[in-house]
Amino acid sequence: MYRSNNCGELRIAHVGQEVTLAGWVQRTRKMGAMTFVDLRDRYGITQLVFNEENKELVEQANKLGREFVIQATGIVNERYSKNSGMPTGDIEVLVTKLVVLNESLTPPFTIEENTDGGDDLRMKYRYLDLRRDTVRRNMELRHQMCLEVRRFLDQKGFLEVETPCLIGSTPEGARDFIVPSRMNPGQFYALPQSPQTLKQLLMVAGFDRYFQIVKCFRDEDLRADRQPEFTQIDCEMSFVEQDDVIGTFEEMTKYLFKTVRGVDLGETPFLRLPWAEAMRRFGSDKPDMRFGMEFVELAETLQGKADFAVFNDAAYIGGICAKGCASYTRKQIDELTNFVKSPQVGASGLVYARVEEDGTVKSSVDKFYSQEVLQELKTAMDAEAGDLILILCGANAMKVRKQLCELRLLMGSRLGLRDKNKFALLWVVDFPMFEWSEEDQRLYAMHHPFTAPRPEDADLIDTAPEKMRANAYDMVCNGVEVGGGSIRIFDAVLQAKIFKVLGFTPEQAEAQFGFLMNAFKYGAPPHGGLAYGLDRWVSIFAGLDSIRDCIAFPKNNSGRDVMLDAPSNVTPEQLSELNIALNLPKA
RNA sequence: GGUGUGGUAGUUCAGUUGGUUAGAAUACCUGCCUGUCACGCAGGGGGUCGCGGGUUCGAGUCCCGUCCAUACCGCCA
Repeated sequence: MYRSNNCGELRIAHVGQEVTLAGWVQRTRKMGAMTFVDLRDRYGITQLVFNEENKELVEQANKLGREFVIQATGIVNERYSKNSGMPTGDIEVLVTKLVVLNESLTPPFTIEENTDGGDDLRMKYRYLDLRRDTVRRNMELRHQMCLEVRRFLDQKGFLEVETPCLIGSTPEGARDFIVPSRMNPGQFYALPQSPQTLKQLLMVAGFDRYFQIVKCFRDEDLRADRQPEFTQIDCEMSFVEQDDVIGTFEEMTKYLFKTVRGVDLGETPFLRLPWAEAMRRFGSDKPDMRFGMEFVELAETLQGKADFAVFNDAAYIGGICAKGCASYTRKQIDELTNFVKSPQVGASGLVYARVEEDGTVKSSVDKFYSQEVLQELKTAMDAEAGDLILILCGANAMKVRKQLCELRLLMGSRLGLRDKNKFALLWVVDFPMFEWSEEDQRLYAMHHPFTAPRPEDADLIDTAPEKMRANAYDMVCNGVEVGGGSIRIFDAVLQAKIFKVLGFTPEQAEAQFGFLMNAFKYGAPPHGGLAYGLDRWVSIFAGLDSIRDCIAFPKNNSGRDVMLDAPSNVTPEQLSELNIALNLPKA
């Protein structure tokens, strides 16, 4: 037996007991004739004491280095001076026997809450990084999240079914990771971007309520909140309409907030915001609703009121009202201007108007507009003394809204309105079915090609498909899309029409999705579902800026695992066996 | 594919207008210290300034290229 107790559980009640602990040396403090050692494991830290009663032991202890793995036997003592900062701070273990189980090199960064290691180094030595409380707690949170998901869905009658990782490639959507097949020369599997079609086949199979906590793969560029492999909580239900799916997963969301995060979201249903309204009021299909600062359309207020071409020629003029920001200095305004004009936002300029203490409005367009018009602006913006009105405009309403959205989020952050401990959940519904691609001169499915239209829009498929709205829904939390889903098409005829709109010939549709359309000919039930992004969800619960810290072994920005040094080259023999020849550009 | 930021001691960073032997903190090593808990004190070792080229009497510093990291845009049905 290596240990009788762990390093986090000993308390004053254990005083007098002989215990054996095992763990890692966090730190040693040598005081001459006596030495203290902080011993750490998953559960906590316990102080070991070595003193003059056994000089040999003190000498042994003085040879311990950081992260040595040791086993210590001794008697639990009450401390002379207690440390209220740690759970085991009332006791210590007076060591009578010390065994070094394994030595350690000096770690390249400190294994502490606030490590001195940079991200790169932490990833290279992730197994050391995972020893840190903060990272380990994220993994524990993730575990608890999965546990509660399974508990909830099991209780609701959902069946967890594993679907394969080696499936076929479909060119729609994200790039696939592909895997060569040795036994089928020249042919490739693809890793699933999501088990979408497979779970629909499970519905045809009559599985009724399915879920899976499942890895998905997309070969696209990474971001702080995007990894090439990520985990979905993937769900599908039969004989349901939108309200049934939304109701079930709203309940699950509240359950998870309560059990995992200890937050009561209350009984009221989440807001359901139609996509068009979300775009109009917030310029985003995933608005951060922790704060207001809604867009106000100002064309009526400002156009034709002065000889100011910037506004008069604009297709869209929108403003937001930043409460209490009238005191912004010229420098601060310039910062905002530079922000909106930066390449990632792309606005051509920023118009601002301060509401002074006496109620007059002082703006950057004073030489064009009379105080009378500016007062109308103040009224339209519902602005008060001390507020700052920020206005963007342009020829493309959708683009300006997106720019204004960025500005709104920035101002929300600056005003401290995006509290990580506050949660604003909503459903965004009624997405357009299709999105026009200028580049490819064709329609693309906004969600995916299996999404059903809203029933009242179904007839538009033959006349005006671009006007169809989808029977789809996204769950948004604090400006992050945490999940999304839809009611699916279960009628082979409608599915064929959708493929046609998407520019597939019947032959192409058959080649790529024949298995699904064929299955639909054998009694497919009405069905729908949704998928949550587990990593994003855990990072919201943990208050993280990046999903990497809730993934045990994440990839870096270039899609590399710097610890494993993957991806890597393979031997010519391996390539030969797969009938693959490399065709790399000359260096 | 693009834009911004960064790369200097094991680590996190500073390094002025281009100028003597490149610094600090921390970590590490040695010694002292019986109540520490970020222990303290004294001393010590530790550098291909990412890499390549250029300008210059002289480059960590300026220029060009390149690699790596990171945030974002494109992309992510």
